Amino acid sequence: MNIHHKKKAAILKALAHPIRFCIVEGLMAGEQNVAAMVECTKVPQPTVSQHLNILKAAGVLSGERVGNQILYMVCNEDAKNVVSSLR
Amino acid sequence: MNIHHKKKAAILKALAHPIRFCIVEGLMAGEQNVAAMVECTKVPQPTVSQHLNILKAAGVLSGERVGNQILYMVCNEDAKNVVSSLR
DNA sequence: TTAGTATATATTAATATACGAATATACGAA
DNA sequence: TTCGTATATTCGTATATTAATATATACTAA
Repeated sequence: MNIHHKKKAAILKALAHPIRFCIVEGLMAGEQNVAAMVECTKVPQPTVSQHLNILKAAGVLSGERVGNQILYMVCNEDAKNVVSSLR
Repeated sequence: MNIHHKKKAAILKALAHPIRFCIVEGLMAGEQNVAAMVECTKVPQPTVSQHLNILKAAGVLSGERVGNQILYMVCNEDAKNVVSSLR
């Protein structure tokens, strides 16, 4: 077990929750604001926000403010590959 | 968020630990006994055994006893795809 | 400035996970 | 049956995760 395993496991850990997987899968088709994720996941906005924090901290997502909303996108190739591999 | 997300997240969760990722990656090349995993991961045998249980419960691995030892192999296509996508 | 919308943070309680130590079980050989 | 090797289980404790509620912040428009 080495640093490689730790890094890859950390990405998997970020994706290994139904809500977060749903969020990232939704973002694979293009960037979205938080309201779209609330609609898609059916969980309260603060819950989505907490999961977004986890995904951001893992380097899976990045967000860009546009006016009064924030658009998120997947910025990690490993994460994209993982989600794609689970179609 | 639906059953699909839960199933995929469950597989990711099983893989989302450095020791378990290391074990599964090691098994991608062919079946192995527990001693080989202990050697590869550098963690105590009971710890490997506990992680093997988690992987078996998630349907990622299956084991076959051959005499004195048990040979494990990856039996889940999703898991194989995930690990392959993280090379 | 105020009001309204979008998003983030803090707190808390319940639950789950991790891992070491000790022990138990399964099998083959003698 | 006994011994030695391979693997599994149990238990205790520390730590992490989850999700709900309440509250706060950032921005736009009027």
